[in-house]
Amino acid sequence: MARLIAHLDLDAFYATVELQRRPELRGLPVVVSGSGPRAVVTTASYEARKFGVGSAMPTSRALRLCPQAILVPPDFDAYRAVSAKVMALVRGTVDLVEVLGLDEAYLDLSGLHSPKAAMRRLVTEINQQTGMNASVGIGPNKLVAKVASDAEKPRGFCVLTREQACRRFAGAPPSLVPGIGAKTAEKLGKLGISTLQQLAATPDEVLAGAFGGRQGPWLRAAARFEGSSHVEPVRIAVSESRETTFDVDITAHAELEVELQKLAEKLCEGLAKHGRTGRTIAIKVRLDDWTTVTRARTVGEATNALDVVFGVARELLREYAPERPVRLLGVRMAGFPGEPEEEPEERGDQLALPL
DNA sequence: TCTGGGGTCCTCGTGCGG
DNA sequence: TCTGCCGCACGAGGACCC
Repeated sequence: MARLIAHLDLDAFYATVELQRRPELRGLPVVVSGSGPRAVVTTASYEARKFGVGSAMPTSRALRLCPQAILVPPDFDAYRAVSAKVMALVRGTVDLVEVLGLDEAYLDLSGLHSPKAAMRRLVTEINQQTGMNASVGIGPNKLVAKVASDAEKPRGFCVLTREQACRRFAGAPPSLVPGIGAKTAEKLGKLGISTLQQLAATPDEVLAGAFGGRQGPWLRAAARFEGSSHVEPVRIAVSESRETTFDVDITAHAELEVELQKLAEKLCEGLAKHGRTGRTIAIKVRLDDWTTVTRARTVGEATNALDVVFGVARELLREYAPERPVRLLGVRMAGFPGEPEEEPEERGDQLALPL
């Protein structure tokens, strides 16, 4: 059966929550960001975006672009609360929902009687009950739905068939497709491929030669807007981590171990809260020259005990013994036991993101 | 321009047991 | 007993996403 998928995306979500809590900031360039010297922008209101401010940009640069920007520290508890309300409304309309992060979800509309009308009602309901604005894309698979929801933001409502998506975005850069980032786009550029139309017309063998047997064919299929329509309601976490970037790089190993212990404590608290134990303990170290090193060790029994986690993490750090100043330190737990095997059936026509 | 935090998934290399 | 092959698990790095 042909499926119909929607992608629902809340517009400038964190910034909108902040504007709702502080209406006096409406119409002003609001930037949600930490305040440290190495902070980056979490999200920016549309007023701030007019100045070129965008997500993941160093806050120092955002302030140069828009000196009058109003910095607001992120409050994830508040965002989670609003997100929960929105997702409850979504689940009131559609049974099969795949939530991604706090501000977006895929919805399987296949069983709905009049799906477009239902989605318009849902958007209105979300706005009336939470004050959030949403953009919606609808298509035969998740890729078309996602790109369609991005196409007319904010408050967009865009319905496309696969063929319409191919025509509409033929001249768009490959990076329009989620999963094609800066590195892949650059590599494609070197092959003379700068549009989705060109990518779609490139033989699999050429792409496989440059990108490998999996990613190559995936790239061409994505450029043709062929993608999965499998909405997965439950996502099982495969790892949990805590990391921190220091305001000032740390050189002394003793000081690093103090920071490592704090991170291990936070991680173990989180693991206990989620009822998780794992076998693979890893550290992540980013040096002042931005090189990032990870070291991992698998222990015999799954655990979330602080003495084990910190003990192994400290051993890994001592063995690595960074020779340059450290700007970031992290601890990660993976290898959670008892995860059910994914059933391979019914996935033949579907394409999972390789990245 | 000077780059967060928390994740997922892929690729490749290596060691090991059958 | 040695060697090669294969599959698997693990470890490391990297690209990407929100």
